[in-house]
Amino acid sequence: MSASRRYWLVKSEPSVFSIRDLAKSPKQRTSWDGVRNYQARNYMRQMVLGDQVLFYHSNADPPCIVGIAEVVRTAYADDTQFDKSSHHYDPGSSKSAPRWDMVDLGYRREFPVSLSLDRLRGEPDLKRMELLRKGSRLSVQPVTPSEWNCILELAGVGKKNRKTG
DNA sequence: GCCAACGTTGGC
DNA sequence: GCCAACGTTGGC
Repeated sequence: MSASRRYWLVKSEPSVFSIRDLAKSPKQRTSWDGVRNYQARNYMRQMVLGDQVLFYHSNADPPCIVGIAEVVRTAYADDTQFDKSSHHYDPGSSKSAPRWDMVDLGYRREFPVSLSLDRLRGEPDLKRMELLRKGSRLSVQPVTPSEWNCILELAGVGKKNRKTG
């Protein structure tokens, strides 16, 4: 068994569900439903409680990382796959063998400054980040510890920015 | 709105 | 198992 991951990134269109929507949700939690990509699903299945998650706004102006969420419930069946009225309905899935999972995410913080794609592309430490790969469409993706640290510094919430201690 | 990149489907 | 057609994602 491989080591569990600690850091992730999820994408959401702010016109559909923004980080502020998450902050305003009951208990500041939401189920991350609607993921219909096997690789993204598999990453969600690897998540453990307490894993930290970058929140990215896609189809935004500009597209940017806006804050942090946390895994508050590990993978379980996404009920929208059984709901015929949902546009996430999957006729090929069944309750006895659910095809799609979701996790629950809790709000942690919104960054004082959002980090646009342009800003991220300017960072040598992020050159290999999945988010910045040309043609990358993965809506749930792993983030390395060094990428995580770099992003928190850029956002002004990293260790170097902490005044107390 | 355009379109490149990508994932999925289905004919063969 | 190949690959063309199609649908979707998401930056621009």
